[in-house]
Amino acid sequence: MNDTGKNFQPLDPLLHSELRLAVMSILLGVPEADFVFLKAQTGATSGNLSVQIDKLQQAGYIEVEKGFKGKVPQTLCRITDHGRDAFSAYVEALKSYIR
Amino acid sequence: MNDTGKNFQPLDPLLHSELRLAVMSILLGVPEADFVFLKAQTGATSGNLSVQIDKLQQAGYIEVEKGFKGKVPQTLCRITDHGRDAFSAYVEALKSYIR
DNA sequence: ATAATTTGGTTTATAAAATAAACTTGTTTA
DNA sequence: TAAACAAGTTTATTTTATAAACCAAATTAT
Repeated sequence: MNDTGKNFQPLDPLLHSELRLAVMSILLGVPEADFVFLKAQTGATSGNLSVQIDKLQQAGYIEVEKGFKGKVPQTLCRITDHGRDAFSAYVEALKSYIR
Repeated sequence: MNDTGKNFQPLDPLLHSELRLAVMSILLGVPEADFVFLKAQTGATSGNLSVQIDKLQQAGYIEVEKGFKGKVPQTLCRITDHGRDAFSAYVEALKSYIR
């Protein structure tokens, strides 16, 4: 292979976002996490977090379960296999930029 | 240190951009590169590349020298020390998300 | 009891980015 | 000398990110 052409792999725009990446990063390390926890860990506003969780869910990167903990609403999030795959593909792609 | 608070370092928005990151990545490895070369390596459109080069220059991450190669215009780009620093800070910050 | 506050969010509005399309200026080629 | 090409820039359009405003239910204070 010679020196011409694109040397950079495209970066999944769904993951190339500070907040969504943080959420995915957290979810990779735990079996599940709720909205309140994700908000505290990321420091995000509720509105922003709500929107970004939606996007991750619609992409099938996470699954979201809305229920109640006692009487208060609770939004539980879990990463999916698809999400896990996408995350590691993203990390691989990043490496083409970073070195 | 306990488990609460933000575990994620902010990502410099100037570098957290696919094309700008690619440009910086290229410039890190060479003494200088011109517009045509950057365009070929990144696969970007001229318009997009022009805009993103401007932003990197305005941030002081690269320096831009407009001249001529023979009769045709040539835009040369070089990374600055400030740019180098910003890039490695960005990579460090990324690591807080990636694992 | 009921008014005020807090909790856990969602929806909507706004600001900023990314990107492409259209344009410009000059040069080379037919 | 007209058409095509090169190297960009400018402008317009579409997406994104983000915050501000809102809402419903629960809790706390009066």
